[in-house]
Amino acid sequence: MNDQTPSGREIEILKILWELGSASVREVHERMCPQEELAFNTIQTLLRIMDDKGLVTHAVRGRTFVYSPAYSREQETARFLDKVFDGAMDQFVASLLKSRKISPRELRELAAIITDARRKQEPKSK
Amino acid sequence: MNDQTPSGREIEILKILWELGSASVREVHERMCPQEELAFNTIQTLLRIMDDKGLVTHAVRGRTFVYSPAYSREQETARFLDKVFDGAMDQFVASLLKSRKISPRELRELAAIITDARRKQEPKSK
DNA sequence: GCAATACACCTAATTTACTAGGTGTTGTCT
DNA sequence: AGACAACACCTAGTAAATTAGGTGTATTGC
Repeated sequence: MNDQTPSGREIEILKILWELGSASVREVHERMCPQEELAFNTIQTLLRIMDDKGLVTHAVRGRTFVYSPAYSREQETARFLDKVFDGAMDQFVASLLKSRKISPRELRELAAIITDARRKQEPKSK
Repeated sequence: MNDQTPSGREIEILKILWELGSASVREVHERMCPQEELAFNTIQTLLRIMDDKGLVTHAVRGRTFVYSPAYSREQETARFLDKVFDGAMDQFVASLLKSRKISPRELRELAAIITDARRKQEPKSK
């Protein structure tokens, strides 16, 4: 399982589940469609299909299904990296920086993230 | 124009065009399907649809159409960033680093890219 | 108990993606 | 000129994504 790739709508639903950890159809629907843009049944069908695909799992709470993500943001990021950049991370980040205006604060944060990762990777060098 | 989002196959074709700059149907086909995995006509149809969508443009060279990309890697990256991370670049990069094993060399390159971007952004300091 | 509610489950319609065959035109080779 | 190749253009089928209505059952409020 977990071998399917999520479609656009499915990503939207996954985002809710990533945020909430797990949620019922109703909870996903309310969070995603506060103005009733999509019918409850539409979300329910989507979640059932995603369950079939292995993108989510469900547990039963009383009479309702509680869905949890079985596909992570990291998996989606890795998939994108391979699909669009053939895994070339440096090109990817370069493209990222070109893709829109970056604030100095963001750049500082990015630098911090990288520095942190390097420190964790090589604890030998001071 | 240029308001449509490319599908999976369309990304594959765009990758060829990003690499070659521009190409005829035949060139794309040969590069993409060396073992004739897809028919020439399939690629031709895809390119026509992408032209309709505004993802590519075409010029006429003799009797053949030469297609050029009208959608960049950067646009695709930006789209992904918004779609999956609501534009939160720091989370995105953090996810990226978690998404697979990163070599020290890659990390060094990433750090260099960021440093470079920061230098360009603030030429005043030092 | 009866009505309203909240679900899961079933069904299906529409749209978009993907794939490729056929037709006709034009240019090339003999 | 006649055969052949390369190409755009047209057509169409299957598959996947997207959307939502209807049905039946269990729970809850009166």
